[in-house]
Amino acid sequence: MGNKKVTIKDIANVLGITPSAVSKALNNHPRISEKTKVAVEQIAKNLNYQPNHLASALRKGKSNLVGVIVPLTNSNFFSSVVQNIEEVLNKKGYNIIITQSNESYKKECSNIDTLLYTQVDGIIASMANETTKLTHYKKIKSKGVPLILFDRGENDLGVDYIGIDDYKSSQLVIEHLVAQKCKRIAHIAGYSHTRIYKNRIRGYKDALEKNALPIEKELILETSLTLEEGRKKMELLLQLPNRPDAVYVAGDYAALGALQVLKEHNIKVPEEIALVGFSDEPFTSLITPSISTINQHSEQIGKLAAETFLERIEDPNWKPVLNKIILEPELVVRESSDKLGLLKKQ
Amino acid sequence: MGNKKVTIKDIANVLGITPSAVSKALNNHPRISEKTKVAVEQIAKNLNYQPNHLASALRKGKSNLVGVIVPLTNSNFFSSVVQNIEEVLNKKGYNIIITQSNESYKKECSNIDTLLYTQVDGIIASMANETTKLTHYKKIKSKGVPLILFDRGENDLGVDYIGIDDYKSSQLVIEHLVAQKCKRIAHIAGYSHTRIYKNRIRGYKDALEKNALPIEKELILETSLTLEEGRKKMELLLQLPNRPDAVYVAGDYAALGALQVLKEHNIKVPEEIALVGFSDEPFTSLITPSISTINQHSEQIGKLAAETFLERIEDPNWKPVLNKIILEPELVVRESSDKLGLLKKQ
DNA sequence: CTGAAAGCGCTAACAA
DNA sequence: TTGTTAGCGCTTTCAG
Repeated sequence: MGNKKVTIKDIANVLGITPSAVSKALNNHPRISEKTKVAVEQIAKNLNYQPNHLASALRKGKSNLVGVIVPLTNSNFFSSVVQNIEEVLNKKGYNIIITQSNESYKKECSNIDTLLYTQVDGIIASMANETTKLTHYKKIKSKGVPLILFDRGENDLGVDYIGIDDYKSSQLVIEHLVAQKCKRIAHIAGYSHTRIYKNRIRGYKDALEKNALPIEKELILETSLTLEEGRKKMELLLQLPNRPDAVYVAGDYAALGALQVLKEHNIKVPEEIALVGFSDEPFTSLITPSISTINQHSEQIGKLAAETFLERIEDPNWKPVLNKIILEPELVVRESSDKLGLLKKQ
Repeated sequence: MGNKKVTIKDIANVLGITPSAVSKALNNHPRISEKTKVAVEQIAKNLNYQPNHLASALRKGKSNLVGVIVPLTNSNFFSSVVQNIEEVLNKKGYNIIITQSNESYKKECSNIDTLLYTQVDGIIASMANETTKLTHYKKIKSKGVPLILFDRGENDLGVDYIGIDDYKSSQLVIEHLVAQKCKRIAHIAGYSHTRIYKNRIRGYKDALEKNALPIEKELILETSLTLEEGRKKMELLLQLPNRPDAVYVAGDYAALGALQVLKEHNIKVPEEIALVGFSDEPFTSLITPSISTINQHSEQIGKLAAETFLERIEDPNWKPVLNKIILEPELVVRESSDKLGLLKKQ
């Protein structure tokens, strides 16, 4: 109780050996006798020794800490990615520092500064909505710290990236809605400066064309995809003289906002207007009507991001290079777009 | 590009001064000339100098890192607490390391080990559901590291605690349900080994007594309060020969599960059975019917936890001592318990 | 106002 | 198999 910090020096003194021998024993160095290893561990336990990570990290030039930057933590997608990153990295002796940008560019910059300052061995990140400049990310790269981007992170930085095929996701959604006899499909989109949202818009447009449906500018609305923004954009769509009969929303929270507005206007979903979201947040299956959406394989993304980091850090002469891992999206059909009532018939 | 790490030594060499002068200049030491301060900052910028946190932390014996342990991150309550902790601490130059226990006792132990190993200056935590033994928390205390508990953390450790008045919360709920003419009120509760849930159960029982309603064992069901558990317990309640006319659930996710079951059984909420949850998760206001619940003031809790930590760390001869900050709960009445239709009349 | 020197706790050469 | 020595990068007395 209350004794000062116990160091390897203290253990060494007790046993009459040197600190370096103790260090080796604790690190299970091969060229140290089994006898002293046992003895050292015994004393360490007795003295309630706790290694000082700071000192060893400083000495080794390696902190065994990995920084994770997410725009938000209270979304199931990001929380699940983080959980899977942690699981993989913990097994390899790494710990993670989670930071959130709150979708703010400024916060993202300061997060990166903090992480570099803390000497993390790598950074796994998904970009804030606000982010358009990439100088702060280039800083990571120029320091030789491995950078792995996921989901909102596809760009020309020339680093590892893991995400799903957003273009194809949109194709799946539109094909599905067309099969449900929808003719006028609106898109509440993310900001097109973010690559993934641009891809979703491209996929949406191309799929419309392929199905001989017209592309109308008034039906494509870019937003930050919050619940509130979903509400606003849906209100706008309802004010159109020629209303859409389906809305594809590039995020589940915004889709929820849109659904609320539809309900308030007593518009039947999916009969009058069908709705599809994006991300497969748990609530999409819990509300009435349940919302059709795209499953982004968050577990996979988390695991792959962590594994990619491990590959990079374990390769002594690794250099950053563009490397995309693109996963297949999965359309989850629920009530909000089941115009033909196929679900009920099952 | 590609140059090795820049240290204060490099800056010193450029300017022909010593590292110690550079260190002082960078730390805005009073006894250093304005001229050299400016010069040092200039060179530091030119060389793209990044201080090494590990080294300074090791030297100062202070990491300026605070560990945060939460059971889960994908709940709005915890995510909001964390966000507010971060906001307050960032302003004072601290950064936080978030870890999640996933409600697991084992994970919580390893989280604590990691944080102590990382030499955090303090730990702010809410306990896992599984946790009954407290030896791992005592370890923190015995190391002299400030420990601040919140929400699920009330106990006899003799440290700081911040939470709401759970006993009173239950009283508010029961008084409200009684006012709605409910006569048989069930309680889907948390495990009573956790103090906050025990308090909610006590409040529930006492309020029933006060209103001359019988306390029936078959109406009190302890669970882990997940959505799935909420479903199961609601099914059990519905199988009773004498069904309750109201259910008070000690967590919003479990309340949502209960609501789903009620809907599936075509039971009208609140007419046949009224429902009240706990935590004011955002989805409670988004679904139909919206769920009445208790607001726990997550922002306040986060801020107070951070501020308490700061007080402790800034006091050189502080010793851990029991100190509870208890906030007033707030009942949020929504459709799920508005039997008398008072909301609509407004 | 600045320099010299020691050391935070640990590890990794190299010696022995 | 163990000890010696030096040093990771920074801060902090104490001298000058």
